[in-house]
Amino acid sequence: MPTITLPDGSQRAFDAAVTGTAIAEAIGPGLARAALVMVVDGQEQDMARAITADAQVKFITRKDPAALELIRHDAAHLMAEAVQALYPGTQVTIGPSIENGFYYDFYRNEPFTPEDLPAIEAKMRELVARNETFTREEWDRDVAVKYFEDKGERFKAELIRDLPPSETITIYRQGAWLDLCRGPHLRSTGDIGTAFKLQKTAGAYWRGNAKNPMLSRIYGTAWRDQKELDAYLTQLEEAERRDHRRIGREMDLFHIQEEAVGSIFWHAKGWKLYRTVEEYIRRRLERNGYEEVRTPQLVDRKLWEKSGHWEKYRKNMFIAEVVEEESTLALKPMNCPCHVQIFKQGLRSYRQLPLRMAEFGSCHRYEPSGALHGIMRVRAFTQDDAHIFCTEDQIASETVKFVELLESVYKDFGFESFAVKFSDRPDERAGADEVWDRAEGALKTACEMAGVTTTLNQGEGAFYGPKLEFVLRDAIGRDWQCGTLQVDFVMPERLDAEYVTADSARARPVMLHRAIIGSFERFLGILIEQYAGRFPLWLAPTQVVVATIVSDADDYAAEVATALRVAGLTVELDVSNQKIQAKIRDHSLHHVPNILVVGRKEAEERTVALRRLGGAAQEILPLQQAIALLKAEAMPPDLRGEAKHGA
RNA sequence: GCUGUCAUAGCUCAGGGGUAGAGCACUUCAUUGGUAAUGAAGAGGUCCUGGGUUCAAUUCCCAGUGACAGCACCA
Repeated sequence: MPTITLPDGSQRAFDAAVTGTAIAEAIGPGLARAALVMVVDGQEQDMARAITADAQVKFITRKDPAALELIRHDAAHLMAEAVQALYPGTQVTIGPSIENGFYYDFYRNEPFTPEDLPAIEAKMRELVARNETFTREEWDRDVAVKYFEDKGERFKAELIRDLPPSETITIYRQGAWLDLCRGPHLRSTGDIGTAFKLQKTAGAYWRGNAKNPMLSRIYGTAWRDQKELDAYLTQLEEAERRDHRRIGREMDLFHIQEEAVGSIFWHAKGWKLYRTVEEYIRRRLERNGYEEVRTPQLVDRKLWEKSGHWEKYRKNMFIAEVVEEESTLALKPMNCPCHVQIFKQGLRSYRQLPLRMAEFGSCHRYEPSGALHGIMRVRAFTQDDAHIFCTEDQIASETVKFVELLESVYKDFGFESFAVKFSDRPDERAGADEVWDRAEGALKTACEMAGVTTTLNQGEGAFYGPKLEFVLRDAIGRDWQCGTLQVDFVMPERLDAEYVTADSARARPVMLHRAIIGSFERFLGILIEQYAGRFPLWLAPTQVVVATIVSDADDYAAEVATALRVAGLTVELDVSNQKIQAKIRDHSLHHVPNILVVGRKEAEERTVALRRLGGAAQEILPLQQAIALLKAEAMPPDLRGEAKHGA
């Protein structure tokens, strides 16, 4: 005699166990048609499942955003059936729904290629049209294992064998095809709809382990209706237009070539952008109590052996040897051991802590070739690195200060939101468990004090300590770690850093490794995509172009350009033999934020016609006024308040 | 690193066993014009590198390098 409570609080009593389908029908035919899955006491279940006890029930319809995940999950099953129908002998493995779509990993001697996709997609549409009901069955574990093994599905059999003993083995049928699945599923294949598209093929390791066989993965995207699918595909195209590699070339910011894989050739304009960011960060650090240092590029392997990097990261380091000497040097892959060397010069007092030591540290790491990506993932990079030497008691307050600074910096660059991950101890690590307990505890407390919400990234900490990762998202939806804060009790111990305490004893400082933008290379890549090349004035590599209408205005235009340069703006002069329309178009395509147009009239009246990027209107201003206006607009955000106060 | 795809002018790309094309960009000439393309002419290629097959290879085959996508990696 279950009583069902609906979201509006109303209740319905049934004489016997009742299925979701029956409840929906009892409420009304409209809901019966629309309900895809029910939620029983917070748990999603198939419509056909019977409810035996009192429960809170609601229904998920196509309008519900939760339907997306169901559609994608089912689309993955559908694709697996289609693939096995078209390519007998292909083994199935797993196929989850993911952000924006789904994938399925298959095992097959011949990997799938993009040419295979249209046939598979066509088959899927055929299966949707067939509208097969999804039916759920509970199987005995041994029966299930034997069934899949007999079919030659060794990956599936392995999955079932590895399921925890408490887990009920459920199988879903769709027509003649079946798969192991936890569910729930839509009512039938027809519910999936037709707003899906297979996108690409790729390799992926079985169970995500590089030692396992390579599977063939097919990615697809699926939506509730065609409109959503079209919008998503349009968004993908937009993302491609924003790609920093494309914009970097078009705006003449940088290039990479075969002779220096993973290193950036910064062109004048890109370097201007880089310097603007560097100068900004330098000001922020100096005003937040950091001192800047500079340490060697090439350091003897002995130091890396002491720090532990040699043992763990030897394969990822660039080594330099000299004919004249026995020594082996390594290009530094990180700055912290060098900073400890500075800390160790002379006796340090507790009065000096926290000591915040910053460096725009240029590092080299041999990254696997497949990891390289434009300027986002490179082998030679520069960090806005700093190490805070402090006492254990100071960890929390230093973390809070750091997070405040980081938030303010991200905001100045136009990032209002970012994700924070908490990475705890990895399997392979240095330091005793007791030390890790303290480090993780201190970081957790600090996060609470700073009001930071984190998601746990289990086992992903650095080998010397737990860390926070601050993640920004690029235009293509990929997440990039930029900021970081790592608590380290190990490095000071290994490299023997110490300070004199208030009672004249010796103690180990704690080191906080921290970066806000992370690597300049990566951060600039994200900035380029964030703004699609249309930077705010303070960051724009070319802030103003002075363009002439007639050659009679050339002298005046040169005078205007010089005056702007004296005011500190980055200016280009365009006196080329082109019509003004062509000049406007050219500079607009290169995302120049301001064009000052000068013709005979302006030259005579000592004015300029200011044209904003993307705007149609012009504004005629006296030269001095235009300069003052642009100069104020080009002020970096951290200096704006001061300007107002007359500083 | 692994799997797959790709590599032709500065860029975007077409082509194809018989010494290579378009558009844009570039140079020159004419044009001096008022807010997203003035016109004409010209120059520009080791068709990624090495090997093989062939009378002949940029094209077909093999290897390497690099790029791209995903996976793995990311102190």
